[in-house]
This record gives sequence, structure tokens and C-alpha cells, in this order.
Amino acid sequence: MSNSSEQDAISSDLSYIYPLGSVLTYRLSKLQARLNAQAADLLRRHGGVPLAHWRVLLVLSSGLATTQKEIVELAAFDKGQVSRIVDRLIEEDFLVSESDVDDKRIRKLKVTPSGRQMISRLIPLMQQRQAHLVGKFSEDEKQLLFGFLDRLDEVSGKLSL
Amino acid sequence: MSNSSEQDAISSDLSYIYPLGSVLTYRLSKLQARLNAQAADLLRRHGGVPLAHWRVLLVLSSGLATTQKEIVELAAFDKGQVSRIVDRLIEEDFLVSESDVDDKRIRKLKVTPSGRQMISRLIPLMQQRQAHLVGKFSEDEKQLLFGFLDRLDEVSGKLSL
DNA sequence: GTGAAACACTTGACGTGTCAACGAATAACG
DNA sequence: CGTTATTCGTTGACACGTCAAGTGTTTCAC
Repeated sequence: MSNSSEQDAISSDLSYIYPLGSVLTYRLSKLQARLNAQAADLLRRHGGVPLAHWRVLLVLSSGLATTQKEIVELAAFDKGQVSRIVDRLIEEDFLVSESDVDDKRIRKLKVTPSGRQMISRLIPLMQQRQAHLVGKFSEDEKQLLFGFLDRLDEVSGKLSL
Repeated sequence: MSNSSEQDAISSDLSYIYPLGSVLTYRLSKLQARLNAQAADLLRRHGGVPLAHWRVLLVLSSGLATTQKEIVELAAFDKGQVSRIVDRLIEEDFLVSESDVDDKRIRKLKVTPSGRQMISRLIPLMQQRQAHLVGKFSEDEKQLLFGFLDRLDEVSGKLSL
């Protein structure tokens, strides 16, 4: 039943990570996974699109972005991913694109009626979900939570270790 | 400059999501991405393995798991992913497996000296990182933060919408 | 025993996310 | 002007994550 001394040394070094539930990054990772699954499930069951497609469509439909660059800036998505997702959304007739008159690099994007219809159908659900998620938090608690997230954002940059 | 009335209707429905930074799931998603990138970068720069491989290796090296099933249960990873990662770790000589004598379905896993050496080298870094992340939080704040995460876990299950 | 169910793991398919190299077009500078 | 730099977008490569179907093994009920 005895480990080698080598193994013992490592085990004791590691003891601090157990239970895993007390490691922040682990907790966040799991929570995130569950929230994504919840959203994806909701979208799928209601005949919607994959989650990432939904997020792109949502930004576009808001009117705050009409090009891929703007989507990338607004939502901090990867431009490669956005490029591919836009392709898919066009194939599925949720978007159309036309090249800009002044700048031929740019694809001007527009939500089609079909896309708009789907968004209208799903938005109430997503609103209900948001309410469900933060509904039990008081204003003060929300403030506190977002403050914590801000502080974690600050230390989540490059490390010089 | 005027949108169609259809589009206006949707835009106003969506107005609540801007700025995106105030949407919880968006904030968590971005934070998570940054934290993962930070960890992955740290591991890569120090000649380590990909993040998911590291997590599997860490659980195994703790001695709390010796089979894939146990890893999956302890860390809530996907069993398919674990299967593939274990394959890779064996190829790279960080693990060895032998089939259980009593139950031929089971792969008993053991960290090799080579794997153990890499873990020992990286653990201090990862500890420093954890300290960096939560270092500026007081005990009370940590308590509060984890409490919030617990409450979010509770509402992140299946929705019947 | 023998067949059905449960189990440990594998595999395939797909979606998500990141990075880096690249092409085409435009902007900036001499 | 024309060269150089920058920008918008595309593409390839890979890691990560989830789900479901499939394989072989053991367990359990009968």
C-alpha cells in the first residue's frame, strides 16, 4: 500500500488542490460548461442554431455591427471563427452579404427575414433564462459578483512566470 | 438611416444585452477563455503539455485516481476525451497502463518517472498562478465568491423552457 | 448455466475556440 | 506615384468539449 517516496513527495505537493471544487479555475470551468450546455440545449430544442452561431446572429441583429470586424470588436470573438460562422449562417439563409462599394475587403452583413424570425422566436426564451440565472441575486449581490469578475479579469492576463 | 419596422422591434428587444459586459454568461465565458489561455501559455512556455492533458495528469499523480472512470468521476471530465488524452499521454511516455487482472475492461494507469518529473517541475508555477489569481481576495471575499458560484451551479442545470 | 443488463472504455461526428500564415485591398509615407 | 504597412477577411492546423453509438467484459437474475 506504500507509494514510492517520489510519489509521496508529489502527492503532498498536490494535496492543496483537493477537493478540486475549491480550485477557482476548476469551478469556473465547470460552471461555464454547464451554462453553455444549458444554452445550447435550449437553442437546439427550439429548433435554433448552435450557440456560437446564435451569439453572432444576436450581435448582428442588434444593428450595432454590420461587418465581421465589428462583430469581433464588439463581442471579442475570434475573427477566424466568425468568418466560418458567417459562412454557415449565409448557407442556412439566416444572413446575406454584399461586398462594400468603397472597400472591397468588407462584407456587409444583413439578417434575412428568415433569420430575424428565428431570433424573434428565441429571444423571449433567452430572456427567461437570464432571469432564471440571476433572478435570485439581489442588486447588491450582482454588483458584488460583477466586481469580482472584474478583478479576476485583471489578473487573467499574461503571466511572467 | 431608418431600419425596417421589423428590425426595430428586434433591436429594442435586444437593447438590454448591451453592453455585452453586463451579461453574466458572456462575462464568464470571456473570463474563462482568458484563464485557460493563461494556463495553457504557462504550460507551453515551460515545455509542458496541453492544458487538458495537464489536468488529467494532475489527478492521476495525486493518487486519488488510477483508472479512467475514477478520473471522470473526480474531475467531471468527458470519458471520451479522457480516453483519447490517456492514449496521448501513454504515447508521450508520461503514463503507462496495464490491464487489471480481475477486470479486463479496466486500464490501470500509472505515472512514469518522466511524467512525475514534469509534474514536479510545473507544480510550483501553477501554485504561484493560483496565488496570483486569488491573492488579492480576502478570506471573506473568497467565501462570498465561491458562494455565488455555488448558487450559479444550482441554476445551471436543465431548464424546462 | 445462460441471457439481459450494467459497466469500462473506444470511436466517430460535430461544435467551439485559438493561433498563425496568407491573399486581396486599402492607407500611409517617401 | 509607387513602395511599404496595415487592415479585412480566409484558411489550415490543432486543442478542447460534448454526445451518442459501438465493443468487449462482468454482473446479476432467472
